[in-house]
Amino acid sequence: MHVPPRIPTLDDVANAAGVSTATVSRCLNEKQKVSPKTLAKVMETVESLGYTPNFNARAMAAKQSHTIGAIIPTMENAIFARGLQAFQETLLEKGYNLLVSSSAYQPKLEAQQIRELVARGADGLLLIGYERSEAVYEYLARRDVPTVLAWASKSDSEHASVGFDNRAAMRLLADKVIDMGHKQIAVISGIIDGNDRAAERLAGIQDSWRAHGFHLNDLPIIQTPYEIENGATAFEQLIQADVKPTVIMCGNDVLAAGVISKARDLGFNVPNDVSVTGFDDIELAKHVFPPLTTVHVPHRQMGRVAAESLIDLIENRVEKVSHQLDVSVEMRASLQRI
Amino acid sequence: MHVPPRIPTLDDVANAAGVSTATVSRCLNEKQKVSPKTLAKVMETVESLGYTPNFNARAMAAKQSHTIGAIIPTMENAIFARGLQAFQETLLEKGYNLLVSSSAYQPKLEAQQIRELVARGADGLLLIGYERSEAVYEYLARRDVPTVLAWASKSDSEHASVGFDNRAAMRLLADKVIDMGHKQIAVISGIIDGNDRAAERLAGIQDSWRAHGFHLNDLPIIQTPYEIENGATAFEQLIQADVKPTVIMCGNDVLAAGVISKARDLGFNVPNDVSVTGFDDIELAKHVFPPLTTVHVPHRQMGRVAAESLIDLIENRVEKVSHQLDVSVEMRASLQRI
DNA sequence: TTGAAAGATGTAAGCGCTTGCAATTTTGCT
DNA sequence: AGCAAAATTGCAAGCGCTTACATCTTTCAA
Repeated sequence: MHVPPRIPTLDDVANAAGVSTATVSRCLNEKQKVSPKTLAKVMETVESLGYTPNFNARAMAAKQSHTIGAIIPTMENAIFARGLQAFQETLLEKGYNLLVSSSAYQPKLEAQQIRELVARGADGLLLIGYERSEAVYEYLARRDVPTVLAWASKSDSEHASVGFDNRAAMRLLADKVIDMGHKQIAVISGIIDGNDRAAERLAGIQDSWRAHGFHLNDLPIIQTPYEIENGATAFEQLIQADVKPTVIMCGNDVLAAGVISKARDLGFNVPNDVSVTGFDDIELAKHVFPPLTTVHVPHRQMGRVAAESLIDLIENRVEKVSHQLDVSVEMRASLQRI
Repeated sequence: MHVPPRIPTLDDVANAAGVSTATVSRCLNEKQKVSPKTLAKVMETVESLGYTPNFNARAMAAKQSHTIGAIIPTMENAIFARGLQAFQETLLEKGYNLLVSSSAYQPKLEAQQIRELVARGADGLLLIGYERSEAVYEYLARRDVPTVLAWASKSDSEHASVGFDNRAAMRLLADKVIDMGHKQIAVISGIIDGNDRAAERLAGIQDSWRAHGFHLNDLPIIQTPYEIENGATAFEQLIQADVKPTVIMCGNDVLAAGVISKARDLGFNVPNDVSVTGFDDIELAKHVFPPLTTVHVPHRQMGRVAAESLIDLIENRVEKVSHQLDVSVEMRASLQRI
């Protein structure tokens, strides 16, 4: 039969040190409220007993957990990694902990994870993008959970956000592409249903396309989940469908990497036969061949600012603000004048 | 002044439904112990009040959280992504939730996160590799926290583990490399200090090298953190140092991708001028050019088995077992007979 | 019809911690 | 030395939930 070990509690420490639990608690949380002598004695006992505080009890009594939760669509590729890392680092500096869940791009799962993290007492939440059901936002509002939305930003938003304008950014890139003489563009986009970032990026291309006097009908678009393999497959489909684009604009770098790979397999020279562009400027972007023209997103900055905003929201209950970060187009060899 | 909203509690539900808190709790956790009529009534009240259980309180009262924690060295690249995803999926199926932290390859941080997760009431832990301080293992044993170590395995281990033999796997690859006629190998390894996987992979190459009658002195080795950029830099160093390897064996695919990229920049043809190998077989491996010869690791299977083992450990308190998974060498174009 | 077994519900004691308030000790002045 | 103020400590009431045990209902065989 399994016998669980007895784990030392605050009481044990208090008894062993000959003080009250209140004092021990103060030693742990507000050292300045305790005399140096008792502090030393208590800490010693804590040490010798190997005491570690029970988080659940603490969160419950104090009504705050010093934990913040983040839900990201996927951990499978590097898109969110860097930003999240910076987010976590900033949080740790400020004495907060991060709990991460992945929703696998499923709104239902995301909603569930949100409830879970809130139920767990998260002091605040980091969510990606703004597109989610009213019910979720209502829940968040009702529970009064400080939340910041990252990787996207609507300045008109009633939500705090840290991000950039996906649409404008992609339009910037598309303008350059078209200005370089490309008249046959094909788009390989992420799945836009439930993914505002993907939708806006696509819209950015369409904006530019229209503004240059073209018809949307002449803009072939394939939607596919953000995976390298899917980029490859999509390119193949394009070719088989006898579309002859001079440039493939991809919804992100991962898709673009797949396209470049498949293009070579099929005997296309990038960029001579076909140009390729991405979005995000992940590490990989400059290491594929040819290096990828893409939109550079300041991931680390975004993570840091998101953390700072969120903590500000939690601790000072300030007004919700939106931070709009600057992105830039990185011109590299995968895009060529025609 | 900020006024926190009143969040409905079990008591509120009990009052509103005209039953005791015990009954409400049963409706939520052991439906079969409650009459259908009360069940319906209670659930209705739960719904209308928008009640959600407080996790901390529940974990505290029930002494279990149905949460398991995972600490991975990094989220920055895809190494752990796939396995972790499978791990999470399996967990969800079985009614457990996953909390992830990243230790950034820092043992101190990992130790801290372990304590945090345990303090938070995690029912079990997933850790990567086996190399960590005695103190940590003692702590885990004292607290009696079910733990499984993944991505590595020592069959002689006193710990439950799910993984593969990094050393043997890399040796397998090295044997093939040498059998293909390569006599000038250079190694670009991950940082082996504190990373048993990296250390074993390196040892695997050395085993093979020695077994083929070569001297370790003639095996140039560069250690560098697992980042694509670092692979590129390391290759450049090698060349500048006038080392003329016929093959570069890398500690993982990410480093290898960097090497391939930089090699091309410097005018080397891979594999004609120099061959390159990786390890892990991440998605990217077959999409770089030339496609990467590497060791295929069954990440998803590993994640799934790890989850199953851990739950078994938690629920049934079974004996610790080690699962050794099979890996295979994927021969692709980046490695050429000499 | 009756009584024992089974089923449904309620009571209340915690789980381990924080914190407002009260009690006690120390400090700093006159 | 004497006293108010400041510093330190203790008391005890929760935080929101689960669960052993007690109590009350229902069911059903005899």
